[in-house]
Amino acid sequence: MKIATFNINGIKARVNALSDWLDEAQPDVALLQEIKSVDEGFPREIFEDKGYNVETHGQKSFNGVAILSKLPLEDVRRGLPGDDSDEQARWIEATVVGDKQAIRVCGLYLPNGNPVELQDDGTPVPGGKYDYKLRWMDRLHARAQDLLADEMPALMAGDYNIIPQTEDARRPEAWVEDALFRPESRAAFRRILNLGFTEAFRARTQGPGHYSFWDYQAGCWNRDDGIRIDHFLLTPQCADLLLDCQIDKDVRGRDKPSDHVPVWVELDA
DNA sequence: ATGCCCAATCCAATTGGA
Repeated sequence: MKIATFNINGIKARVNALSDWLDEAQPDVALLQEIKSVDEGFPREIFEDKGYNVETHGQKSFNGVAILSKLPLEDVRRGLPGDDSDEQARWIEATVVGDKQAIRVCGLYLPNGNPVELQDDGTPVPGGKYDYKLRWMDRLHARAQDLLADEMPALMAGDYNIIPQTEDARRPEAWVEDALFRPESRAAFRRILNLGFTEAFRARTQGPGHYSFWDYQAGCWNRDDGIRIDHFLLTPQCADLLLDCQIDKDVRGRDKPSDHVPVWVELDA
C-alpha cells in the first residue's frame, strides 16, 4: 500500500499538477493539505474518475484537508479532538482497508505559528498564532496517545510545519527565531515522537540535503534552499510494515508547482 | 532591515502562507 502526503497549496490552482502526479505515482492513498476550498468546491469528479474515493474537510479560502483513496475508507472523522471552538480545518482521519491490513490514516495540516509573539516571561502570548500552534500540538499529542493505545497500524502524516533538526534545513541559521524551528516547536514534535512513533523518512535515509518545501520567493528552488517539514509518523504496528519512504523532489520543478512536494511511504499492507 | 512569490477573494488590494 502506497500512501502519500502532499500540501497542494490550493486545489483549483493545482488540479493539473496533482492529476499528473497521481497518474504517474499511482498512490493508493493521498493525504492532501491546503485545499483552500469548501467541500462543495472541491472538484471530486476529476479524482473519482481516476478511481479514488474522496473525503474532504474544507474551509473557505484557507487550510482544508482531504483524503483520496483507491481502497475503501471507513469511519471517517473530521477535526482534531480537544477544542470544539477550533474552526480551522486541519485534520481528517479514516481507516483504509488494505488487502492484508487495515491502516488508520490521519492527515494533518499543523498551524504555521508565525509571527512568534512572546510575553516577558518567555511564554507565548495567549491567543496569538504561536500559542495556537503549540496548543494544537498538545491536542495532537493526546490524539497520538490514543492511537498508540489502540495498538493497530496507524500513521499521522502531513504538513507539520516543523523542521525537526538542523540537517533538515539548507540554511538553519535563517530559521532560529521562526515558529517552524524554535525550541518549543521542536520539543513538542519530539514529545510526540518519543511516545513511540517512527519518523518514516529518517528510518530510511540519513544526512542533510533532503527537503519537502522550497519557498516561491528569492529563487529558493533554484538554489536548493529548502526545508523538510512534511512528515510521516508511524505507530509501532505500522512501522513494522514500512518498506520505503521517499520524497518526490522533481515535482517542484514542474509547471505551476506547489511550494511543497509529495512524500510517500510504501507499507506491506 | 525588507521584499522577493503565489493563491484566494466582495476584482483590488489585502490576508495568509513559511
